[in-house]
Amino acid sequence: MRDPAHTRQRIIAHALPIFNTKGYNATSLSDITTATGITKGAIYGNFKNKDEVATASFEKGVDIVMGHIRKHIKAHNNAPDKLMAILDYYEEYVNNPPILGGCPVLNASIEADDSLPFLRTRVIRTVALIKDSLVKIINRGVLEGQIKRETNAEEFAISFYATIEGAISLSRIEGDLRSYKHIKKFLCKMIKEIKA
Amino acid sequence: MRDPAHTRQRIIAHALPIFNTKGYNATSLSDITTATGITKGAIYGNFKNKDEVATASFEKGVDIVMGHIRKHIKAHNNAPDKLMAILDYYEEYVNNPPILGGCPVLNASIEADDSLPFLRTRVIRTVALIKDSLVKIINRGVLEGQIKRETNAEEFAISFYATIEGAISLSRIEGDLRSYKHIKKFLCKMIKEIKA
DNA sequence: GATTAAATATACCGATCGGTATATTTAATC
DNA sequence: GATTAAATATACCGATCGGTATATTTAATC
Repeated sequence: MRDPAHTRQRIIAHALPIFNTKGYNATSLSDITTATGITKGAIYGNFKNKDEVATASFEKGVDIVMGHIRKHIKAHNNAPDKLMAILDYYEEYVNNPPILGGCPVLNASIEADDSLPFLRTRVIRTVALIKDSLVKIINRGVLEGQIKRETNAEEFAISFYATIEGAISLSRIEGDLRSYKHIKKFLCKMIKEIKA
Repeated sequence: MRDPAHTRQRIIAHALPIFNTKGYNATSLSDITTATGITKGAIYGNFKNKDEVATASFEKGVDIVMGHIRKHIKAHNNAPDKLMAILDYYEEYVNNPPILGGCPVLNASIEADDSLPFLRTRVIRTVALIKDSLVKIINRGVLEGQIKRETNAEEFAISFYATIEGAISLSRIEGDLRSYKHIKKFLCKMIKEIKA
């Protein structure tokens, strides 16, 4: 029954969707013990405190989402298609989220901007990573002649990402893909406009 | 000392920035009693429960923000300038927020999408109001010859709003206006593109 | 200025919080 | 299969949670 090598991962796997759904402050240790069947003793044997469970869960969430996105990006060989693939991924995300509760980056961003300093740094780092990977896609697209030379890569990358996050938030609160689909159409046009 | 006619408003005024900063779940009644100097007896004399304090605070936050935006919109007589005024307002918002903790609509949206059903309905209603007012600005702009006839008002309105919310979230977590300014430039271009 | 009804302060409720000390159980080692 | 060290279960800690019952205070009324 016991499986010390995987206890930590099991705790994280079960805690992640709870944190991502209820928020870090509102998730209690008993939420986690109930969901996992693992006792507090085991949790505190594997983590220093609740904050460490939260950060580990956040990083796990980021790994999952970034892994998926990377796979979608790599499935295409030119910048416009890569960007389109991201739009497709997040549409699927709203409908059938790989992690319950929406985008962990956006959720943590909202909750950690004023409180939760231990999460804030990690969220900032993650956002920077995402932005960088978008910038690289665009810059490579320019080099390979798929994207207009005059495109401001950073401006487009940040705007693209911010718009998607806003779209997810809207569609999730409305419980409806309508808004996402509208915004997807909008961003498709934007991609077409920077096409070489 | 006592001022029964205004107790309710005083509680709301003090609770709003706390709810908006820490989140609804993470804000305790003692946070509110400490901030207001008003005791639990007075709070429960004026509100049924904590949820009611939260909803009243949310509505107050919405009133404040919507009031400001309305004023900025009315200061201009054509659609493109009205949209630009909204961009200016939110830039000021990130720097010097009228309500501590960021945009109450976005914050409540993220926290209420899975839990807090009592807030969810109100957030949805508020988002619909904002969208409608943007659509009206654009449609009137079309009628008055300021905006291109072929513009999809709903698509533009939703995308515009989602992008701003994403921009606020990014700038707040980064503690920096850089991202907002990039995205503002991006949206400025979008406005120019639908100009007649 | 006494009366009164409303507003507010106080004291308390059971439940739950994050965390810890320790007892117990388990899997690995020989 | 006994030993042992690590992992986990259990029982408990003080603090705080949202909420309520009641005592007290206040401002309005006459």
